[in-house]
Amino acid sequence: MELNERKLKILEAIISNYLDTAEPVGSRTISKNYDLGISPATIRNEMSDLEELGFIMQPHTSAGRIPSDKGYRLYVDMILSAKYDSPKHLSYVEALLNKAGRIETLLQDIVSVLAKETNLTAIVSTPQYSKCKIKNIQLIELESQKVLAVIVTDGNMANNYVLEINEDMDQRMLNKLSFILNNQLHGLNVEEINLPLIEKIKAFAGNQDEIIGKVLEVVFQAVHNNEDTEIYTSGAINMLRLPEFSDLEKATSIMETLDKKDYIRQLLLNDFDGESIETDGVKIKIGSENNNEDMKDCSLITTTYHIGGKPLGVIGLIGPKRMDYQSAILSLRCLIKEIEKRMNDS
Amino acid sequence: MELNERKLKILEAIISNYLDTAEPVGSRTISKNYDLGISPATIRNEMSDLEELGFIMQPHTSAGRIPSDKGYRLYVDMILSAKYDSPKHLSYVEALLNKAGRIETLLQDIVSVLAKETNLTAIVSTPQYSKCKIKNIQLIELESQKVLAVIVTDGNMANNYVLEINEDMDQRMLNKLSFILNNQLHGLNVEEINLPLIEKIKAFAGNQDEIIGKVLEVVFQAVHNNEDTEIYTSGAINMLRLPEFSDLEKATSIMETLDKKDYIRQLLLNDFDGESIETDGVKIKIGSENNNEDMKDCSLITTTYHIGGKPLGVIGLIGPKRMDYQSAILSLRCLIKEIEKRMNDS
DNA sequence: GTTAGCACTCATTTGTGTGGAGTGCTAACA
DNA sequence: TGTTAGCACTCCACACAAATGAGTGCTAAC
Repeated sequence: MELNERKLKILEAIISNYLDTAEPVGSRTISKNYDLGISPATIRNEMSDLEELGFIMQPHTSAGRIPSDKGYRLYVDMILSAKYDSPKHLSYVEALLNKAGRIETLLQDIVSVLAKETNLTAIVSTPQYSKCKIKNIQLIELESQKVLAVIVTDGNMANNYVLEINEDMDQRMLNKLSFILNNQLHGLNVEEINLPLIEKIKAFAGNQDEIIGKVLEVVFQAVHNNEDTEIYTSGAINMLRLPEFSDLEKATSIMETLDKKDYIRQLLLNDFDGESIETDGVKIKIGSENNNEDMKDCSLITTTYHIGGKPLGVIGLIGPKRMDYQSAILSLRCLIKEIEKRMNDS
Repeated sequence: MELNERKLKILEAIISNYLDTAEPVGSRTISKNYDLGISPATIRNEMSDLEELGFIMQPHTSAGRIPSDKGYRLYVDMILSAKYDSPKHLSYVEALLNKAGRIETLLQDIVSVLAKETNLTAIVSTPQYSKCKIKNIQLIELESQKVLAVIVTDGNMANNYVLEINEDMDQRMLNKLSFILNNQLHGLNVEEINLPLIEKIKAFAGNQDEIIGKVLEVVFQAVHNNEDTEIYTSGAINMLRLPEFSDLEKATSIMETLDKKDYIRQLLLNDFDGESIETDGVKIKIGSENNNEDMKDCSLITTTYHIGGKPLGVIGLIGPKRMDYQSAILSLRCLIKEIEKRMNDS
């Protein structure tokens, strides 16, 4: 048995209706609301076939049908392969992007706006530190035996570290050290810093090598720490208002999952292999495709953003499987365009 | 009718039992579980009096009694005026505090640990920027016409700002400007920066006054922005597991409230007048005392932390009215001691 | 002043019946 | 051979009634 055009139309009708109502869809509903020119009985026969093919299922006998993950997958693939429609212009995002500021703040703002617009949960990972280019390092005097190291990378991401050293240093001396550090490190990828390089730089610094060592150590730690990317989340609350989580048990469970930064990080960066050329970079994982019990009623839409041509971070949306994929994908696609336009000319 | 000792004991029994079970407490329960040596009938008479006095109430006829806000107030005041018991040592906090780092990260970590320990929602406001002393200002070259200003204040709080200027400057020049800025601003309160001062500094800077003006402008904006303090929250999810929020409607509502940073900020800083000498600085607002519908089933415990003798921020716990005040207060008191010990010798 | 006894109240639980939405099957029809 | 009307059947959802039980207030006796 194959999936002919009529079956496909019925499947689309079922999914479309289910996205709206969150209720199982019956044959009569389709016959009435979708102009397919066939009777409920015929539709029932087709539905029976669609169920056998695995695209829809019945919560219980004598209920309507709901899409299965396989059904959603077909539907989503059709959307993904379709042409863009009316790329909407996100004026508020542009406003955000034009505000000079730190990339962390920017990403937090973006995620917050995205969550509000889509009524979904928006998540983003900050650029992977280890893959960023070093732009500038400055040491700043704090107090006796304490120094602040500010490391600026691509996209004007600034990381601050407090270093404890065994010597007092004034700002003039620190400026000198900063100069040496910059000479040696400017333009390098963070992960390119290695032991020979460190020795070489220490030699330059002469007897001030302790603080130089500390700085490099901090950079090292950040790189080898698998949390070299932060996760920002917004709009988890939106899940609470959905009928799929009207059971408190489920609601609590999904909120807990969304609260686990480590889990979300892993989810986002999971198969972030750095070369996702797929349909405009938008990836979708539906329900059980996420390989996680708590996410089995949710879908994840992700896309990567690039700086200087390199994919550095991921922006995504988490929503119920029953979410409006069309508009979510569109939002994400347009957003990413605006972001990349901005980041790559800055 | 006055509140004699026996009535007080019964009230305590009711509250204590209610804290445990979240169920209305009946006369028989008290008679059985608390060794007061009187029969349920007698207890019923006393309860009737306690209700008349406003300390307890009945959800409906033929139900047991639950404490009223007035009852909780009495109970909490007794705890507050009691002596410390066994000030527990918070080894994990000490570990956090010994880790050199930015104060923002530190506060985020503390709030997260506090929430985990108490199973409540922990909140903290960062030091009020306007009341902080400036320690160091450094300008860092980013790219053509863009400069990063790092402003370090008390407690090693570092704020980064991206400035756009109309001129290219190299790091050497920026170091010079930083030197001038530091000479003029070091040791001042952020809010002490005023127009005459700005003019004076501009004169020093000569033809480089644009960037100097920008920096001062940014500081100004931060001060006059009433959001010159950030709010960090952790553990809101803990509320979802409580029986008082087993109704999804209520659960959603409290989660939404806790998600509103502006509201929480206002709640925290509400009567933060800078001179709370009350019982070790711990303030408690019970239910309707918070003057907010969404908080009527919650209590808020707050305490301020000081840097250099000045109260700069607030740490607090939000939980159900039925929370374990004793242990929450203790946690907060011990925490604040550790924090102040650390911040004031740094 | 305290307590046992008792009638009364009311939320909660349990059981039962009904309505309705939807299906699958069969037989008739184009 | 594909489509459709008709019909029996299933099962959830909801409403309603009855039973349960925790707890009270009152009264009368101690």
